[in-house]
Amino acid sequence: MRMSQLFATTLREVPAEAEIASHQLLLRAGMMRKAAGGIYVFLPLGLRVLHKIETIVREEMDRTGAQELLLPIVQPAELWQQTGRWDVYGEEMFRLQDRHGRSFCLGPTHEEIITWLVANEVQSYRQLPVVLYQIQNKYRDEIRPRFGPLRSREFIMKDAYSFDRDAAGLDENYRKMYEAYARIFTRCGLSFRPVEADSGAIGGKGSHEFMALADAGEAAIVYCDACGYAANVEQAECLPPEGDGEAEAQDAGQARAGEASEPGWRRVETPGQHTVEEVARFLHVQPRNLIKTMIYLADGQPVAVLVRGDHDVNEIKLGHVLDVRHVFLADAETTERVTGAPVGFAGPIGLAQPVPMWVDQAVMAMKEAVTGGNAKDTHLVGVDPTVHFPAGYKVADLRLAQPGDLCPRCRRGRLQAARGIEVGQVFKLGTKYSEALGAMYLDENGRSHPIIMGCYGIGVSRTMAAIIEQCHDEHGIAWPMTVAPYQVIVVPVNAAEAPQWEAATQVYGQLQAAGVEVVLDDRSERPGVKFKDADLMGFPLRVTIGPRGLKEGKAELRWRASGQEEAVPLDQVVSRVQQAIADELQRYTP
RNA sequence: CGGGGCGUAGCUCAGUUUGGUAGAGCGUUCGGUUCGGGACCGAAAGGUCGCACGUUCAAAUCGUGUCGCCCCGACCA
Repeated sequence: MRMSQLFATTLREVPAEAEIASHQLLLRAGMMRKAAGGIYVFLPLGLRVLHKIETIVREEMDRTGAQELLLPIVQPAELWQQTGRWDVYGEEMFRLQDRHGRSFCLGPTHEEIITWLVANEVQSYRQLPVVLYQIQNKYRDEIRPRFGPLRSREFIMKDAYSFDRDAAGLDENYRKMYEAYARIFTRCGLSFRPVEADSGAIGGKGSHEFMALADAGEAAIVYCDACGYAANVEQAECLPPEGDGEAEAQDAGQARAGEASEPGWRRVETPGQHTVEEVARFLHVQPRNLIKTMIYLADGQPVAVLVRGDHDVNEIKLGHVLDVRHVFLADAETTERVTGAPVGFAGPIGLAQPVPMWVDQAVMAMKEAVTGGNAKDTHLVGVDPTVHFPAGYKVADLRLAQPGDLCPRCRRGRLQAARGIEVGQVFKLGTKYSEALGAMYLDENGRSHPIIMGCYGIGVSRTMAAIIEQCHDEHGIAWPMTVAPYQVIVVPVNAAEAPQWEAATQVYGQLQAAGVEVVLDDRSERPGVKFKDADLMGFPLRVTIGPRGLKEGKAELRWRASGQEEAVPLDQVVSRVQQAIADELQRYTP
């Protein structure tokens, strides 16, 4: 490809709409343009990268025995109504009607349609297991699209679905997919970490997310520095407090219960001190000596939730233990009605309204704690949860894991925090969709059973953005060889000088003949402009042909990522470049 | 949906407070000089100032409405 012909205009300045590196660089390098909020055009260079990623995905899916098919983007409402997700998805689903008034949606995912298909095609255990996948556009009317392809409304996704007769088969397919995902992201050049995840609204149990590590990532994860444990913070388990089993904590609690005097706590005035930090400072204690009492609405019903002052409520865990669909912090009026006090003074003792009380396990190990007094400018000190809490409360793991926590798996390491971009997720779905849509098979005895499903997604366009987040510098993108739009760019320093031009076109022709993906910068630009554009677009290798090297009969080979340079005799450029490409590809081979 | 900000040339932005001929830099086109990390000189093209209505002799500027974009939050396979 000649640069003068390439449909790509680079931007010198950062477009105001882009905040993070990947979004800015995709626009600046002429790979992508915005058509509407969260809707993008992919220009030739960007599309080549997407195709490279898709090719890697296809190769690894096919290697597992999965078979590709193509599903419709426009999907009938009935299927979604059968699984109940027509309503569950809500406003996030793009909906439309045809001329006859029939309802459709633009597929946000494809469980319904694939399960419907398999329900019609599969009757016998002899047809199982089977794994099917598709790569295509999906649509979600995100409340707030942002960060370019990291959270867009139209995006490219690979979804695979496994169909098994039993749990063992599902486990086996899940394992194969997990391994394929590790290979895919390794080949894409990503630094990533599989983490234990919550399976969210899609249903089922057992899930891992593949997180590309990046500060721009929207997901917070924790991982153990001693064992391999890693989890989304939404999911991460917390041990009962510090280094000990529950039994020990309970013993301690009982011992204290014996010696506590009634009431044992006393009321103190804390004028104007609302937050944990304010109260702690005012009373000269640490935040970890306070008990935070939050009033939540669980599907509309108020509950009191207690965590230690230096902890935060994990709303996902709360939702699970309460077995409700939505939990969110109550508004100020509700809180005031329940506690009988302004926001900031809620506590477990003396609530104005009896509501269910859920206590994080860490709270139960506290003694001499500070709580809100359920009255303006009032707190209680000397509270011992095992003694003083009103009867009827329930204890559970309700808090968000924090860096420094003891690892819940090995109980030796400490948790570290990191941020990640979710590029893939694998789920054990079970029979939720097969039961709803009647995907059954007959076993050897002629008995009917629901097919057991798994689903496995990879955000292709999101992966492209994640790669840039990890592979860029102040000059632009530095694509891994495996996904680069072109492997090499040939730059004559001055195309108007015949010797340079002739050498450059000859090298270009030879590289093309050798099957190398190569761009020739044939523009009549000054060298600085060409170098800047090459760096911005991120071609992994650059062959520079200029008067300096030409005097010696040499070209210069430069690696984009490292900046390393090497003089190569003109007649050896092709073989050296081929070697360099092979070396680079090797680096990303799992 | 709540809070905040912004819509002026392809891009980045000034001009709006205090109404009076539409601006700069970059990019683009043409001519020339240049040519190893975003050159220089000269000439030029390019905008119904998001849209609508209103106020006014006069609106980019003031008012109302509307659409769009960005950020924070709620939400999120």
